[in-house]
Amino acid sequence: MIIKFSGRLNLNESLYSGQAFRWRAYDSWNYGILFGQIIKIRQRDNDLEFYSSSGCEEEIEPLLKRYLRLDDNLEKIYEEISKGVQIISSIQNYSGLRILDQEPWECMISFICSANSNIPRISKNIEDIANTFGEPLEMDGQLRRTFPSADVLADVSIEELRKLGLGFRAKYVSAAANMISEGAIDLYTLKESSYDEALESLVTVPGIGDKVGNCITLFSLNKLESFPVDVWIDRALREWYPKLIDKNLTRSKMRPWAQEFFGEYAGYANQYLFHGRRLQDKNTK
DNA sequence: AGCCAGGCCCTCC
DNA sequence: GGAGGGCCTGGC
Repeated sequence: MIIKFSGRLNLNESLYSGQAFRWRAYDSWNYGILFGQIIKIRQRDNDLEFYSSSGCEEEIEPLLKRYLRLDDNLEKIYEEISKGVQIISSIQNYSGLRILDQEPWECMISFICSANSNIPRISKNIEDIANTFGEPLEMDGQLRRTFPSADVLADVSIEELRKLGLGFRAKYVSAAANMISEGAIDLYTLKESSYDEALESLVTVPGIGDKVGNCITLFSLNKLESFPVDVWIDRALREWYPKLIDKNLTRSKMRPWAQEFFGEYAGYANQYLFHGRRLQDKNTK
């Protein structure tokens, strides 16, 4: 099935920029698990072609457009966040990179697993959790599994999770699963809540601090003003805005500063700062 | 070999 | 309130 859309999209950068961890490129397609099924998708200029393992493409189309945030007006967003030569350059380099609107539960576990880790390892952790506790799916001879629900993971011991290589994150994943399963937090309610309310609620989960919490609100709770500050964002802001940022500004104060500076689409600014700064390192190495 | 990776938590000041 | 150390594990 073909999806027509207007505006810029760089599907590849959007799927593989470290927002989501279950996409795999194979044979000119990108295979991922969304809405409880395997989806394969590819881009050709201004249309997208996709198929699902369930065969219900008509039902999937609006969900997929939402996942890719195709209704975000990138031209307007770029205009708002173009503050500084480096971010403008990064916007040109990664033009069409969109924030994804993911399933909150899987997103939450993915970023709990991201602490002191790296993208290949996070991907492996998430895939291993699915392969061990998820339901089987098949498409084009590829075998994948759904990401298990909170109820399922709540019944898994910390020791079992540790065996998957989660390390010290295992206890956090377990605690999060229990909190969601017991209804201490309702992620779908948070989707309708304000950014402040959602973040305040998320950081009550052990293993979720300000950075991880902001990843979850940005990538799955529709809060584009989110601004996760990690080491790369820290470097980018200090190096690229030295006149504006006090040397002694701590990370916790850096977030509100950036949200004020970049405005309601600070989350988009964050993505372009992040990738711009990482690219700079790669090029000088 | 040792250090770091898209942090968080706890302790101590 | 904020700096510093510890934490699982894999990769370079």
